[in-house]
Amino acid sequence: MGIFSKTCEYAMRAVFFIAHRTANGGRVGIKEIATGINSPEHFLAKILQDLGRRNIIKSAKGPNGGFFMDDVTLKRRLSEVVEAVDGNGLFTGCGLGLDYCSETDPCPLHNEFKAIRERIHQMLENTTIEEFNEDLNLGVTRLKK
Amino acid sequence: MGIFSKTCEYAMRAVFFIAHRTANGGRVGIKEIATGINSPEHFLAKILQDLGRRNIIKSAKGPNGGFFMDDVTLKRRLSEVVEAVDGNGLFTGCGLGLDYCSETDPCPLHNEFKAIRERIHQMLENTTIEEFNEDLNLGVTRLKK
DNA sequence: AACATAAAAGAGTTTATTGTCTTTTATTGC
DNA sequence: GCAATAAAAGACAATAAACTCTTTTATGTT
Repeated sequence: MGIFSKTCEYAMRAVFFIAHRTANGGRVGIKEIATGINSPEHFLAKILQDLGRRNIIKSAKGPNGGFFMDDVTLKRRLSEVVEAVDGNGLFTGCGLGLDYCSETDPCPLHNEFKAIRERIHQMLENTTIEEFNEDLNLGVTRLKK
Repeated sequence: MGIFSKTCEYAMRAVFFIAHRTANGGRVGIKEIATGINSPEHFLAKILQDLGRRNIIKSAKGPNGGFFMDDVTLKRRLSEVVEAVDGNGLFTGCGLGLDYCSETDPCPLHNEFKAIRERIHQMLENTTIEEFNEDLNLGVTRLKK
């Protein structure tokens, strides 16, 4: 695996996709999202339900329903998405998996890992969905070939 | 999970442990390693078999047998252990899990992730088992509380 | 040669992750 | 109120990761 779980990868791509598709109002359905980011539909549905409960995305049932973002959710940071799905083990855990490892009682690689973890955290912390969306709008990047 | 798989964590701890216990000759048995690094014995056995096949550690059967390191294996880098167990997905994969993502066709977070991945790789590349062992010998660090 | 030791190999089980399918609930428009 | 729509929820199924137990093979010692 990469750095994140598959679930977390889907979550990030989906959030970006929803932001991109609904920045100017409207909603987008689960089918379109799943196709758009290349993920299994029903599995993604579960993930989005969870993100909805945590107020990272918005959703509405019924006709004209679907997923969308509002001013609050657009301001969310990528770190919040990752933490919601994968927890904070990536930011806090010991590289060697040692329970005792801490600042005062460091494992052999503690300081090296600490620097890397902080770097990852920073990157995710500094990226808001909104910001990111601008790149997508500019066509600089995309979410699927 | 943290950055590495559990299997990989055990592998790293075990390699360090073996190096530490056999730097001045001798061998160490699977039971002692498992206890010493706090891992399930038989599961660790599998991992060590694999590391042996890949010539990252050495082993000998029979009485006075066990695991050990020689001049060659002591020079191995931590990156080789990680790659043997977790593959190179951590060093090469896309952060968002996109297949197309590459240098010429980067995903939204490509450059940020690239920097982090390179950092991780560098850290693991720059750490040889031998070097590491010196820290352990100095009592600066340990593998189990 | 026989025995004891210790890793290697094989064949599982358990748990977590990932993915699928069906039913229920809420909302909108008529 | 009724039908259509779309997410929420529940109940599984498949795969992979983590872990366990037993048997086999190699090697040193007597």
